[in-house]
Amino acid sequence: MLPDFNRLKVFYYIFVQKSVAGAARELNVTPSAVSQALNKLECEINVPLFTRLHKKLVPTFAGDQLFEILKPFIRDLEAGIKQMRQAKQVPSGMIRIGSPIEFGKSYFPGLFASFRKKYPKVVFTMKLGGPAEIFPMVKAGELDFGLVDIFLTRDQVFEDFGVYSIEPLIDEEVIMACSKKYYEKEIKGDHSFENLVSKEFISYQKSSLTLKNWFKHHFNKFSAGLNRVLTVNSHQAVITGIKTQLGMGVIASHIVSRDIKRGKIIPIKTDKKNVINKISLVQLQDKVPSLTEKTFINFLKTDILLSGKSRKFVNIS
Amino acid sequence: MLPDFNRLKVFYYIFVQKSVAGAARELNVTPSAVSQALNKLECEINVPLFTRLHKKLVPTFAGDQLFEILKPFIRDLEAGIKQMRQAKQVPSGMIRIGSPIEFGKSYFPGLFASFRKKYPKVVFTMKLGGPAEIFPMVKAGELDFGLVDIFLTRDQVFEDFGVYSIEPLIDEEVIMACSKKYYEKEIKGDHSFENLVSKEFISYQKSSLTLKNWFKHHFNKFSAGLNRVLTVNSHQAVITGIKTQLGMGVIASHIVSRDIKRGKIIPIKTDKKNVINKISLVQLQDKVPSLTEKTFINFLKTDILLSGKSRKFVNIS
DNA sequence: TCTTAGGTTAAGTATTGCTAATGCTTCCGG
DNA sequence: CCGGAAGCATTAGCAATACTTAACCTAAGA
Repeated sequence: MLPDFNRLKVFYYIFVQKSVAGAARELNVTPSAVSQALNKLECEINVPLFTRLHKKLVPTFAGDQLFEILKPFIRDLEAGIKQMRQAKQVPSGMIRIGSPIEFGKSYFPGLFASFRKKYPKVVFTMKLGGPAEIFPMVKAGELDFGLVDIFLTRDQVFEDFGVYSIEPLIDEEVIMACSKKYYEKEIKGDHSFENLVSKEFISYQKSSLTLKNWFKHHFNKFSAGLNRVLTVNSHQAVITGIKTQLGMGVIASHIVSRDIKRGKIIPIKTDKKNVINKISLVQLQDKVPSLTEKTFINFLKTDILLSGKSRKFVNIS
Repeated sequence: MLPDFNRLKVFYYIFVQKSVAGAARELNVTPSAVSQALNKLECEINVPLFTRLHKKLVPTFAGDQLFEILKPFIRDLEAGIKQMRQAKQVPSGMIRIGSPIEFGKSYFPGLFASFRKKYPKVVFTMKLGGPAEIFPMVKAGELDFGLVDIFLTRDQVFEDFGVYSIEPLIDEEVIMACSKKYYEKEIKGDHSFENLVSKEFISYQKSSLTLKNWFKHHFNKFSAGLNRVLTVNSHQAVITGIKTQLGMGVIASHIVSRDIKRGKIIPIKTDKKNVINKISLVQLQDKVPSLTEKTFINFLKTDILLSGKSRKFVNIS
């Protein structure tokens, strides 16, 4: 069906030069090699592509048509290969990142901007979503890497972790919390499993995965039927729900540290230490990062390291 | 610079299948051949195109980019080759014709229409112009063939005739003529060279080539400084100029046969027979016509043969 | 635990690309 | 008019590469 592609290349140069000798010079071979390749191509597709004049070849209509197909291809190919090669010398081209929604919204644009001040040839594509979306996209090569919230995902993707390289970047303490009013009305100092599971909760998912993970961590068990009064995939909304006595929710402690200090929000503590949630960088394990990717990852890590001193992160979803 | 094109084909199939085995099946080779070709390609351009997972290959961003370049090319190539092959079975595709202006205008559209009733897959491009335009285009392969008026061109392209195949299709008698009034006032029965060259003429070209050819034919000489009172590249205009006593002009006799019979237009005769002009079919001699071209040429010749019985041709320019 | 399927690598054979030599032809310059 | 140059084509044979075979490794599924 499809002819020998290298013979198409020979045809292209003959067409451009209208001459076997010219094409031979371009290709750094003898005219004989060019002549034979063209003959083989014409034989292969069984269509004459040139009329032979003395010292010159005149394209047939079929030759014209074939050239019209090849011209844009070779132009684009040359540009594409050149760009790939450039990207090995200077960070350039595109980086495709997956990120939690609110982290992506509030943190990455600023990071992209400062990175691009150093490396203006790099552009970004970002996919905002939960780990259930980010992981498969990284695996399929649609994203170069992702940031995921591991605490949220523990039971969902455990079987596939072997294919990824997961590197924690950010640790944060995760707590169950409610408002002071709710605590005095509903909890009353009773932090037992039985008391807690009978109350109302605000959940990030229908599966209440985060809540389940909190109970598993603190009590080594969980209840299948938590009373989930609100499901919303936003930490801000969960905090608002807590403050308005809607129920309890799982939250990163530094986000509400001021409210905790003021006594407005009460963390629910057990004899176990709090969960340390890890925001991790996820990549395909066997993938060799390009220069551009490596440069960006180092930039990201440095930025997080510096920013981590002041714990300035906004909400992480 | 440009990589081995056949390895690009291998890459394309791997990408489509996301699998070495799948690509091997498509290409009818072993997986080993595919694996090695891909490795050589990556080595050649020094850019990884896939991340190797177990039983699967995940494209890198560079791989994605390369595929975007190849996809339209291979799609177009398959369609193009298919069309070329079809044209060998059924007349189809494009025919590019050169023609004298008024002949082209009045004759060919009708011919194209009836040809396309038989062969609806054929389309036409026509270039209207004089032989000076048509010949080089045929030579350069920009036209598949041309119709040219040989009498008009004799001295211009003689040296190049060897490269063409020239086949007379239409003979027509060419005369010098003027109106009856102009004849009685200016010619008065004196058909000598000296008398004629002193008069006014209507010419098709600045070079007055046609007039020169007429004199050469009838007198074996011509005058360098004919009094050319109008230059126009239209037979109709020449006839009108003749009728309005502007001067003499060279014209095909059958076009004005009724006016000659009525005595309104007088042919200038010498002891030599009149010029027989040939409208000829011109092709590159070494070109092998495609099926489509052959079919059309036969159709054209048949049409001319049948039409020639009634001498129904309109003006020829 | 065993089997299957898929990817990879090395070695060797089969095939093709390429070169060198030769021939033909046209064009140009002396 | 003749000789040389330039360009295309063909043949034969060598060099290089494509491809196959065999073997290996590994993850996934039964």
